[in-house]
Amino acid sequence: MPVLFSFDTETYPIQPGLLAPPLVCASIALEAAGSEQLLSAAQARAWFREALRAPDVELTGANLPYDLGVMCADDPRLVDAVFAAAEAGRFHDVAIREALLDIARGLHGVDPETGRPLGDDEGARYPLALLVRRHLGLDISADKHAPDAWRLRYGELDGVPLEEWPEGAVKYPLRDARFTLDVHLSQARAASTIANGGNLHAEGDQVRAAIALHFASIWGLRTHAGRVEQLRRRVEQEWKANRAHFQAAGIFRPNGTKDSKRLAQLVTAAYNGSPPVTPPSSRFPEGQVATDRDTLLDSGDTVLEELGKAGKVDKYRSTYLGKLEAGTATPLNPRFNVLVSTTRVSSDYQQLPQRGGVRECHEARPGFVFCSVDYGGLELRTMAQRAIWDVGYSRMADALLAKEDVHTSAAATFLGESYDALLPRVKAKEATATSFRSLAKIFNFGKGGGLGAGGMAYHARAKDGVRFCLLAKVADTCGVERVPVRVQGKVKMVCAACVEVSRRYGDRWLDAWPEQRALFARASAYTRNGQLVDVMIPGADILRGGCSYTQWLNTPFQGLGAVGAKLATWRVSREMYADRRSPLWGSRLILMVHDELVAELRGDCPNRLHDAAERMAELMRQAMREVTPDLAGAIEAEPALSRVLSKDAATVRDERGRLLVWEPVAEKAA
DNA sequence: TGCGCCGGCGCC
DNA sequence: AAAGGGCGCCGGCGCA
Repeated sequence: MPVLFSFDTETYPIQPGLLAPPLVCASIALEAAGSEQLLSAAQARAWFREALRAPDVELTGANLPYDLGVMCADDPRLVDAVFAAAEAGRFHDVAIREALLDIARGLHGVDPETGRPLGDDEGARYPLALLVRRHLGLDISADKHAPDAWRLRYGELDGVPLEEWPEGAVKYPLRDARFTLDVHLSQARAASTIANGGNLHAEGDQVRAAIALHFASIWGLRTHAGRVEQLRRRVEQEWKANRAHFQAAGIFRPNGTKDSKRLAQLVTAAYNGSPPVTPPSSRFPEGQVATDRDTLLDSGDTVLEELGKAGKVDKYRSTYLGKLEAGTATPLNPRFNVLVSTTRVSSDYQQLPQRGGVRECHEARPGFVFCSVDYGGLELRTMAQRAIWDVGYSRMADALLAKEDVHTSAAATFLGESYDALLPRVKAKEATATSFRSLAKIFNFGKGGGLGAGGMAYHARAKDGVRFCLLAKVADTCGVERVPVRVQGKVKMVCAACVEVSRRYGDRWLDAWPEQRALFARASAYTRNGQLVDVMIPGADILRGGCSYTQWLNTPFQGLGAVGAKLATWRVSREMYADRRSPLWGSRLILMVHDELVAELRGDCPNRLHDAAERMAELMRQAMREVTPDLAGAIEAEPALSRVLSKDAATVRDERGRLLVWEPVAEKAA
């Protein structure tokens, strides 16, 4: 029987660029009451080393990857043993456990007491205080003065003998070690009453991914001062020009802030008193006047249309510039939430704009080269695998395995032609062939999630500027007749011909991939009359409870991709940190963006760099083949090397097939 | 003044 | 019958 300890470190405060600050003390607890112990830094080092050495010892913690990061920074010789223990499944985390339980119950992200979304306490979705309230019925967030007060001040006690510590400083870590262990045990009891054992069998995989991602956070990424400055100048200039322009219309106040109420009035007037509105909420039962870009662009009012076109610089200025500037001094530490309801990872660093120069501000450290590897068409593959498991076959899988271009395949069905007949026409860039391939691509990526005809037409127009009726050549004038369409509760006016095209080819899309027709039918049957239903995320066998129609369709293929990507994340990270024989050793993971891993690879030797990049891609392909076994022959992932982050970075090889570092075109010319 | 809600928008 | 899913961040606004 394994022996389970809770383990919690106290440290100097976290600072920008320092996510693993110096250790001050640690606390541990066993199941027996009174077993809590406070350990000095020296005692903690010794205890932790011995705990790693004992194969029957398991550790649980509240955000344990943080404590592991602290211990590894304190003594890098422990890194190998930490990764080995994680591989053996000896680490636990009460926040991850709670997320798994909640996902099974369909309660993830919701406070069951209030029914409201959970707050965000220091980035932890499940702070210990919440778990203590749920499992132990104690409110520890209320006593502001009591032990917590020491939480951020342990640096002051560094080097002070434990006997001389004030009572509060001793109590706080002992209390948390006790609570953490008690919560862990309570979760184990709760799991036995929840469907699928509360998903706890998946804890090890999630903890391993969490460790890999937290270590990536600790390493962080740097920005280039010159390029950030350039971006700042450009954005400020454009922002000032916009502000001056729209101030005249009263949309901005003299102090530079936006007058949203005034904007709503202008929109209302432009729409002759009946503007598009937002979905009803408790505070606004009638909804509010919509002011999104599409509403502005369609308003027929010159100033509002200009405002709709102007939007982006605000976001750059408020969201990115400050962070990019901070990154020139200390590494930026992205934050990762390892487990959201579909099993995907979320992060504050997954939304870098593709265009506009924000990505390009990030530069690899001296001696390192960025390596980005993303899976090609990942969710098409997981969607196909899901269909095979759920309905027994998948034409999409057949096409992918036959190395067909599946967008051309679907377009062939749209046009009533054979794939072999259409492919040469696509390659020759014949107009009808390419426009129907574009149409098919939008359906391939959107329709499987359960998007309706109106929603498809709206999203294609809003996101990609695509108008279905023009694409399919059924009308010359788009938008003359418009019909209301509900999109995420919001009423949008969309071109009637586009919706008609969407309906027609949506049905043809189901002819192209008949397994989807079967899946749609099941989704409808299961969720009739708004009934919520459980769905299994295949591969990891994680149950998501309480799903709607679209969630039932979406979750399995989105989740399956996440499961494979997390497995890859762990394996890549493990070789980087703990496998001296791997070409990846000494390189560092930087980011995970759903179907993409970004790393800083050691760049001192070209041969080694090539080997590292190829190894990273191979580990990723291998992991995904394991979770999509029937698509194993169709998994694609190729490395791209670059000095700066860029959406344009591509795989470049020399005549012998060795990887080269991609160079942006503009810099080549310079 | 602080906080929570809300709309809007970035990404996959 | 119809139904995009998943996130995180920011500014404005209204309430306490």
